[in-house]
Amino acid sequence: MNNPETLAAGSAETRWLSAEEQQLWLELREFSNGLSRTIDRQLAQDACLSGVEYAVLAAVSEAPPEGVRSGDLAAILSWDRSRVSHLLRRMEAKDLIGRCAASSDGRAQEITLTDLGWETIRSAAPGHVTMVRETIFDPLTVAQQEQLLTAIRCIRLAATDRGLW
Amino acid sequence: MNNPETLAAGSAETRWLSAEEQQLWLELREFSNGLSRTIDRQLAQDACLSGVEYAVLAAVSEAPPEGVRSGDLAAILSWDRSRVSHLLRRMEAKDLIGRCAASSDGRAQEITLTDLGWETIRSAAPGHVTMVRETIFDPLTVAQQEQLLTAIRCIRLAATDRGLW
DNA sequence: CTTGATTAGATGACGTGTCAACTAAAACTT
DNA sequence: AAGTTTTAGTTGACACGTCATCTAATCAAG
Repeated sequence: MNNPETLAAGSAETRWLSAEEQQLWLELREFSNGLSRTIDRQLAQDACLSGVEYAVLAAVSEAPPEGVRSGDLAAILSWDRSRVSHLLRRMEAKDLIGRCAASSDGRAQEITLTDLGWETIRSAAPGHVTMVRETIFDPLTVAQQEQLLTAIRCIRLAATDRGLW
Repeated sequence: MNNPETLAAGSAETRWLSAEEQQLWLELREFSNGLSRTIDRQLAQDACLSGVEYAVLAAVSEAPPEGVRSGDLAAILSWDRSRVSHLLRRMEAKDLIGRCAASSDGRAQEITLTDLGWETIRSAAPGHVTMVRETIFDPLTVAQQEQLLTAIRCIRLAATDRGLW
């Protein structure tokens, strides 16, 4: 991938990746891919829930009892508005969340957990947290955890500064 | 998320995440999400190409001239067989790749790049590599890059050892 | 040689994410 | 107050990933 030998006919100014850099880049992409797939599988098996559904249930469960607005949910999760909207529609159909018009703003929706939603996340959370701990934290020393956090923060900060991400 | 206060009614054995751990976990998920979104956007804008299409073009471009078999491609990319199959169908419709029956095995397909495929990845590669470098490598010191690689390898090794991932 | 198991790959259904376009309610402007 | 602009949220089209299922070719016993 990104091989200058076959691809770089004359674009001398491009700073191609070294062998070590390619290793890190490959590892990062596989990590990114595999992480979400592992999460999804664990939740699907143990709780009949997708990773994104869990994320929404968890976010709403931490909101004040009157509910969260859909847009705030999008901000909390760093998701697109329409992504939230599509998912909420599906989750409402499964009776995991409820929506009612906000009193203060005629456009807004207040999202709350249904009884089934509460029951679902209560029973899913322990297994999910255990899986996260075993997958991410147990294999690393505390120092490594700190290094990882620092590195990722550097990357994300630089990206947001450039308006990307 | 994963809040013991509201969720842990009686499951005392679960090792919930500390505040620091929650930070790392949040950062990891946003990283994983944001990385692929940033890649996809850059490629869509500059080369009218999705991230997965680029990955396939790059992998096939490094294969021997007679082509790669679809299953080998899946192994190289660590992807599902059917994921590769679906994507190849779409890419063949766009005339980015070609497939012809393998001589040795009547079931197999030899995948090659079309002229348009070669042209596409040749013109897309410099911009893509530049974006990867600016996003991932420039914000980090070399020491940080090594720490990041080590940490991710630990996580992935532990996961594959447990049959996950 | 034939039967059963394995392998390569394709396919359909479904949930999902993204983009652009849309509706309707607020907020702002004059 | 009337018209304009923002804002909240929805919708439809499309690309994508996953799972289960399917077909056809190869391989392994017998």
